[in-house]
Amino acid sequence: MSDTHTDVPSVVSAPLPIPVPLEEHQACPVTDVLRRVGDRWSVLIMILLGKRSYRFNELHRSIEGISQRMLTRTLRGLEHDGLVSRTVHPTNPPTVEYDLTPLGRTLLEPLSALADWAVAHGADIATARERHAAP
Amino acid sequence: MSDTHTDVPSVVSAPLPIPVPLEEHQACPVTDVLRRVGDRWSVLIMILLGKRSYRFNELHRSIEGISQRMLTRTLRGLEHDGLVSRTVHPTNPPTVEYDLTPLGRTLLEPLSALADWAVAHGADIATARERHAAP
DNA sequence: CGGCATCCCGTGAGATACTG
DNA sequence: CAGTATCTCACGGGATGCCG
Repeated sequence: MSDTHTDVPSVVSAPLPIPVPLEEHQACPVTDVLRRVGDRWSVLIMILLGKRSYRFNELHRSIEGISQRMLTRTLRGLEHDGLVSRTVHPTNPPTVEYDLTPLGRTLLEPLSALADWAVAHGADIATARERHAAP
Repeated sequence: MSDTHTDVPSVVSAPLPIPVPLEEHQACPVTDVLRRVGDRWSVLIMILLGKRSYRFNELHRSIEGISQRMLTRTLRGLEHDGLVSRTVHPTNPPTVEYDLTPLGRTLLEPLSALADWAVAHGADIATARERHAAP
């Protein structure tokens, strides 16, 4: 199916107005999602939440190197976009539960395709980089 | 096939060492690709080059709002990772042709899946954002 | 426990000017 | 035409400390 002829599907093959308007590029939902997904922690957090729900400090302990600040900010960002839900249980002390929303769950699929690609071709990229670093 | 039960495939569902080691996260090819794809111009350029080859200033004119500097840097970055090829034709004045490499072409597929998701769910995200902005 | 406020720094990215 | 060189600034992101 994926042979020598690489068929490029759907929206990326859709005709673009040339020159690509600045306005359109910035407003594009694709650009939007790419920026979300391109930050340092969002995807990792989504992957963890894809397995089960987590509490705040539980996430904090589960991700080496993330600061509280960035964990908060990233979770807020994901929540803001409707990808993650935040549930406060009025216990004492309070417990806060984070989950993937159904929307967030659907994002994991195309994300997974990209991740698979990365794993499959990571060596190719590494090779290309070394070739470029050659004297 | 994709019904109520969202099945999460492949690497994103693979078991992770908890806590996720900082080292591992930074070295991960997925992280790598996400950052590449998460910058402002890479994907747009790849989409254009997916349709046909372009010359430098032709790209520059085709993308409203990009600076020469960023066009150069982004192209160099893509070339560095083996996603784009740069061919200099020794004419006078020199013409330089940019193309997607076969590797770059394969990346267009999972990228397309993500783009499709973004287009399909852009409204949901917008709604979630408005809900959060509500008084 | 689950945060927010503050300070600080590296880098992504634009503007402008110059070159083979 | 196809870039390189500077300067500059905004912003992502880390460290630290305080709070309900």
